Amino acid sequence: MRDTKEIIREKALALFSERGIDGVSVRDIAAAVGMSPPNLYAHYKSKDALVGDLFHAGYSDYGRRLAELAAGPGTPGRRLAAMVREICRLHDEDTALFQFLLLNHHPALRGIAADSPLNPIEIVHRFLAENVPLGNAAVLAAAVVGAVVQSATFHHYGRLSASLSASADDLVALCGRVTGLVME
Amino acid sequence: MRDTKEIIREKALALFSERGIDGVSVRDIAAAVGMSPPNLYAHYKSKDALVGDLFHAGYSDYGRRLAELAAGPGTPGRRLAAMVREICRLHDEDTALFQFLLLNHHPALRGIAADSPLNPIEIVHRFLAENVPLGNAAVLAAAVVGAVVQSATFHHYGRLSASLSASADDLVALCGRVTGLVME
DNA sequence: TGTACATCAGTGAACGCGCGTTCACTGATGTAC
DNA sequence: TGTACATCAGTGAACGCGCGTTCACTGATGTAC
Repeated sequence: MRDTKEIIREKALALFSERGIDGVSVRDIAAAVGMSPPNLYAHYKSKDALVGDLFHAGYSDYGRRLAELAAGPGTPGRRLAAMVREICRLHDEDTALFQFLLLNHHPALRGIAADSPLNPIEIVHRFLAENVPLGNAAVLAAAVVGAVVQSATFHHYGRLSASLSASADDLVALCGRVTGLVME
Repeated sequence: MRDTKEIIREKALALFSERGIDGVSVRDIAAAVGMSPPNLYAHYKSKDALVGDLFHAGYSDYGRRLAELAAGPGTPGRRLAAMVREICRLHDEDTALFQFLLLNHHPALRGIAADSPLNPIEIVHRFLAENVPLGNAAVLAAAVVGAVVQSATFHHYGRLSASLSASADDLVALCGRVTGLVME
């Protein structure tokens, strides 16, 4: 049988991304896992600790993947394309995690995001600042990140159907036009 | 003296955009306005009604402004540029409202947004579908909306300083590259 | 002008409820002799 | 093998708290005669 802690994380993530952090009670999570509420406290010190752990772990994973691709081989264009495709893939692989990490504006997460040494937004920002001479790097980063994140939002609201990966070619082409990089 | 209802809306909006809807209690709003909590119910039927009213009114205003500009004179490029600049202006004029409308993913607002006949996202989406032959209109809309919204998020987190209007020229140029329209 | 009444924004106290969390306890499993 | 004990995931009941909301009431203002 799978690790209990892993099941808690999975169920909590699904609930949080569906109804928001404040919309999910400790009792809800326990019910989804199939245990009594107090027993959650054998695994996590508090609801906040669970939320923080999920966010920190997910954010760091995303950041690590992006940092690897940003530092990888090939032209800047090819690397940016790889980053965009990877984000689309991560979204499709675990949509609940993506939504929790990037569509969640819960005040408690703001601090965590800023603290993370592997903040994905920071990594994209730096990559563009180093590799695209054109225009303001922050606005460029907003455009690249915004295109992907907003596509995920559209996907969530049914405005974009199917998977995000199905739109990956479009997004890559679009990032090429925005940055002026040859995406190959 | 200003209309009490107007003061409630202003204070509630400021609190909601700062701490999120669930992070603000009826008592908090009443304290900010300078009245007792029960008296709020003389002006709004419930907290939900207040939230719904703020969202609906704001969303419709944004949609109306965009619809006017989308249907205005000039080339598609000029009209898109005007829309982008107007959103930047609206952001700077009332940042709390912008954040409440566009950075808020509270589940309760999803239904309201979809119902709105003047949904700003829908208007941008349709405008691009009609005026840009290039690529998938939904992804294009995600890119244009995403660039502006993510810039506002960056602004909120301090990654982009000053006003959004200060970045408007950059955003307009960027939308030109994305859509292939001549922004003039 | 004085009096009686209607109106209405506003209040203090209290309501029931669901929340996160704690506590004393259980029951199954592993281990030492 | 049998017995005594340690460990530990898990539980039912209850805690205090802040929430949205209701209720009976107040006090100032306007109006009719």
